[in-house]
Amino acid sequence: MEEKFKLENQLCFRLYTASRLLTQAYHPLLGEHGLTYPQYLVLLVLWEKDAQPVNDIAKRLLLETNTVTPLLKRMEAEGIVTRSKGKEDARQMIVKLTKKGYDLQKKLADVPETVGNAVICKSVTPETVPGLFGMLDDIIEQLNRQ
Amino acid sequence: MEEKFKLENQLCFRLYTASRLLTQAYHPLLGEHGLTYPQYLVLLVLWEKDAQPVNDIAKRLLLETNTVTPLLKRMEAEGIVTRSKGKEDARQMIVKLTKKGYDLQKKLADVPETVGNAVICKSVTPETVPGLFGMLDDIIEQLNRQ
DNA sequence: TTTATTTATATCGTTCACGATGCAAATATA
DNA sequence: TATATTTGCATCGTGAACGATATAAATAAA
Repeated sequence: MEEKFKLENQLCFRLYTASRLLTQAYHPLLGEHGLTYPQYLVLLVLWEKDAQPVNDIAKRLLLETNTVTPLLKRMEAEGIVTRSKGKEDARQMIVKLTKKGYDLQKKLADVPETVGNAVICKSVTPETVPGLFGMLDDIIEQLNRQ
Repeated sequence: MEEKFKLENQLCFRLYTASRLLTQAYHPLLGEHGLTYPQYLVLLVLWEKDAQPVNDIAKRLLLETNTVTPLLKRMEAEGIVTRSKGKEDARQMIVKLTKKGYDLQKKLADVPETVGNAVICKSVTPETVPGLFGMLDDIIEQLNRQ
């Protein structure tokens, strides 16, 4: 049987595979600087706004704190961020960029374009990307409120 | 600085998040039957064609054998598949569905539609899905040959 | 002000992903 | 035929993801 079970008809398998392969494209570029892709995402969040509690970072990335906490500890061990108890709220752990973490932005300046170029193909161009973004955002929003 | 580093401008983060959230939507449906999402993918492959060597399954899912082997061993331990040395080529491990593995197809009959319905939203409808599939397939093909 | 509840983070266990490496069977080459 | 190379699979180590659970601080309720 069954069209519905064919791998070719699965949205999730496509998202899963595209995500893995695109993350792999980041790997050599980030690995050169001792970073993983999820760690790079944390840097994107902190570069936009430094000194955030764990929870804000996790919410921004739609991850749980039990995923983010160990990741941040590894980044702390690498000297990329510091983690310190919040002053007003002692439950919070405030994550801040170190100079090393801040300076990585310059060192990684070419990453977005390099990876961007690697994805460009027939149906994925500067013209079609906004439509793709819109559909993915809708999927994320839809799934995130269930 | 830097538009290029904004989370909102990242294709990879969208794919990564959409993939995670959609996989999470499978979780309760599959967990009921003791399955994980990657194990479900292996079942999709074997339901289409039973008795395949590890390598063929891995290639179909665009995964490495070092990911698939432990996964298959867990499925073997659960009595969902058997693994046996190939007759012509003794290096191969042929993976076959057990009756339990085969019968799971009936028990999971509602999964594709249930998950499919969970994703439907403004910009993702039966009309727009083919276009989305095409773009994701292009991305996968593009990244897979680099 | 006790007590209960919520909130922020962390710990633990299991299952992927995946790079690096190992090993044995099959195939190609000398 | 002996040797080298390739192929198929497995093992190992590390870093996510994530459900379940724990702990302490903050807030609400009694």
